[in-house]
Amino acid sequence: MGSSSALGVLAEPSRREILDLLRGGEQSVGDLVGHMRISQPAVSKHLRVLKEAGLVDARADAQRRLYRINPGPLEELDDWLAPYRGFWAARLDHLESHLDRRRKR
Amino acid sequence: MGSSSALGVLAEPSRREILDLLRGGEQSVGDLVGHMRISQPAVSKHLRVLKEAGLVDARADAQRRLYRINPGPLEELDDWLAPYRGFWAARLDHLESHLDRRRKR
DNA sequence: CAGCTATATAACTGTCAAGGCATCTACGGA
DNA sequence: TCCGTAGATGCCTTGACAGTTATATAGCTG
Repeated sequence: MGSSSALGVLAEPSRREILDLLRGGEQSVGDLVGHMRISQPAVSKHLRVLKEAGLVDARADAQRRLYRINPGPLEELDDWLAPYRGFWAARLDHLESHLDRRRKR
Repeated sequence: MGSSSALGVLAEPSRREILDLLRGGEQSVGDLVGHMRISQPAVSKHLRVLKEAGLVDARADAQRRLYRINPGPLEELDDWLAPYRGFWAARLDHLESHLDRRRKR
């Protein structure tokens, strides 16, 4: 159960969208639904998958459930990526334009 | 067509296995098949997907096709991950054990 | 308690993709 | 040219999974 599982979970665009939304901080299910085009049950199911993969945590606030990012699996994904970094790090000819791109964020 | 596509492609364990094998350098299809438990056609199909996603390149050598890693999409995945890095970078209490883990490779 | 709100679960359906086997194509050697 | 090898492609079956609607559960409010 390495970063592998996280990759499978993140393959779903809706789940990446949820994570993106959660980058702004804790959100209730209803908040998330309001920003997405799928039904509330669909969002709930994605949240379940994300939670089982450890990518989000939830806490209860009355009837609402507030979800937030749990970075652990993303960190593992970062580790998985590590051995590949050398493949582009060595390509210095591309490095500069890459840094340019990142600087623009 | 951002890192999204790469994530979908990498969700497949067999495809990650192929990439791992290719980290050792160029490999023919037969070489790859020899290290995996799926049939030759299955490997060929995965290679096609990987190639269409730009994750590998191929060159011909007589009847053989030699495949190798193309890091571009992985770099994009790295970029996708960037906005999330702050989530664990700030958790200094976990940093040390994380470094321990990495040191053991 | 009655009723409302917020979320989760159930049951069902349609789509898609991975894997296998059989076959086709390309190249090289005798 | 004929055969063997390497790989790709076609077809088929099967399983996983996203999405929907309907319903269940939990907590708040009057």
